[in-house]
Amino acid sequence: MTTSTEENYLKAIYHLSTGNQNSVLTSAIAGSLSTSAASVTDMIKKLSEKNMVEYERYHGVRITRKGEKVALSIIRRHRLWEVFLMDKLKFKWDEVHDLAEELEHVSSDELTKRLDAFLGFPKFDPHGDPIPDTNGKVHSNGQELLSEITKKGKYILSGVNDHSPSFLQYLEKKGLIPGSTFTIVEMDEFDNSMQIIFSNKKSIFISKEVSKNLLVRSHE
Amino acid sequence: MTTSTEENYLKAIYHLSTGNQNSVLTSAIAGSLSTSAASVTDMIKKLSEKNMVEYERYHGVRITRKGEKVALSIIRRHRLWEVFLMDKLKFKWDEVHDLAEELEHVSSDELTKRLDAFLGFPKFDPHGDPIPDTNGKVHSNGQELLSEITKKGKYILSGVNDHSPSFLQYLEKKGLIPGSTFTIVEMDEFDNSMQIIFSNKKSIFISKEVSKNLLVRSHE
DNA sequence: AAAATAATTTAGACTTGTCTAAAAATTTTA
DNA sequence: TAAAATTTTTAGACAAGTCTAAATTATTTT
Ligand SMILES: [Mn+2]
Ligand SMILES: [Mn+2]
Ligand SMILES: [Mn+2]
Ligand SMILES: [Mn+2]
Repeated sequence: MTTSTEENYLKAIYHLSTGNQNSVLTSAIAGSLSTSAASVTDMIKKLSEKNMVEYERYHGVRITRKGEKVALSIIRRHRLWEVFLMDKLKFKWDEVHDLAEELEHVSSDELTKRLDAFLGFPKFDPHGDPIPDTNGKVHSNGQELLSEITKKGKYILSGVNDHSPSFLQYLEKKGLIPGSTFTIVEMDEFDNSMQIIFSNKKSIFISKEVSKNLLVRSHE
Repeated sequence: MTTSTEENYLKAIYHLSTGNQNSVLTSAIAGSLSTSAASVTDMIKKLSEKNMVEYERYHGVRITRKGEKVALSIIRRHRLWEVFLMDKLKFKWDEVHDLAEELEHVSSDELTKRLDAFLGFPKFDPHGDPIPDTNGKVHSNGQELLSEITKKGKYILSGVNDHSPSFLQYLEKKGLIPGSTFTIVEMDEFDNSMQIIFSNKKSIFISKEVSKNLLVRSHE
């Protein structure tokens, strides 16, 4: 039994956990959920009581396997609903996130299972993020931050890290959507900007600000 | 801005209102929502404050046009989701109601609109209940309670009034689903039971208990 | 038309989730 | 390493929604 508020906290803690194995700080959770540090402390105690996180006063939390399973099940639902909204209801990729934030809390594993089948067992959501499987396993797929790439060559855009509508609309205008292929032709050492070129010969510049929010895989 | 709790109260009041133009009593709402009379009084005051109902102390409430519009919009969503769950996700008709109770509170008119289009603008839900249109108009369709029918003859089952899984499973076992056609061949004056016969010659008895929860239209 | 019964409202309390302001602990700075 | 700055926790309060028990009001019975 988790409330949707608890689910949102667990999701935030899970996302802040991935990538670094340090504790997640109260202030980071507060920032991520746009809430006060005091509220976070209260909720952390509750989640700790339920063995969803390990809490050490003044030193943040670590999510437990139990908490992670809940988080991954919500993330699975979120991403499946995003696929539904985009593939079936024809929403644009910058419109699906907010609706999925509501739909993900409808609590039925049977619903999730049937939705998955109806959508044809998709592996990625409209933003290129992998959909955790029923057991909560995430098939991460050798994707790297474009900003970390050091070799020129052909890449395919596999996902984004910033899901805000304004960023997604910016990308779409530039021709950058998941699945887009391009070649890095120039990398600037000073400002970490790069020039890429699409198969249709169109060429654009990408700033560090943007490239650190783009996930790519090497192509061919 | 209505909370999902307010929405549930408005739905209950709306349903208790249709059919009789008397005020809806506190105890009726409490019974319908399985809550205490004291809680109902509290919420009624809040809805009255918001001009969703007209409240006269000790004499129940009447839903306003404003409150009715909210109720109908939730009922519209509820029934559309039921169609989705049955037609697309292949749930059975006795499984869709509880899930729809959750999905109906996802607040987006755009979502409702697109879901409607995706489903092919259905006019009735899996239980034969009419789906209110965007303007909150219900196209009620000359259906009568089977228990009120006095003429023998051919009828088509158009809906049910009891949505409980146990009742729906009972009906299905007997061959009674929306769209089923049958002929009333016998009506008993004493216990108000009737005998009906299907096109495949199978014949069954129906008690008053059951017939007062079945909606039918005359056929041919 | 009282008295008895039933329905409704009020009073007061509890839970969940939130906040601000003050206190305590940690980290940074000098 | 002691003072200053920052972060975190605690204390106390509030809103929404709920409950039980007591007080009101309405209805039914006699
Ligand atoms: Mn999303
Ligand atoms: Mn996504
Ligand atoms: Mn229903
Ligand atoms: Mn229905």
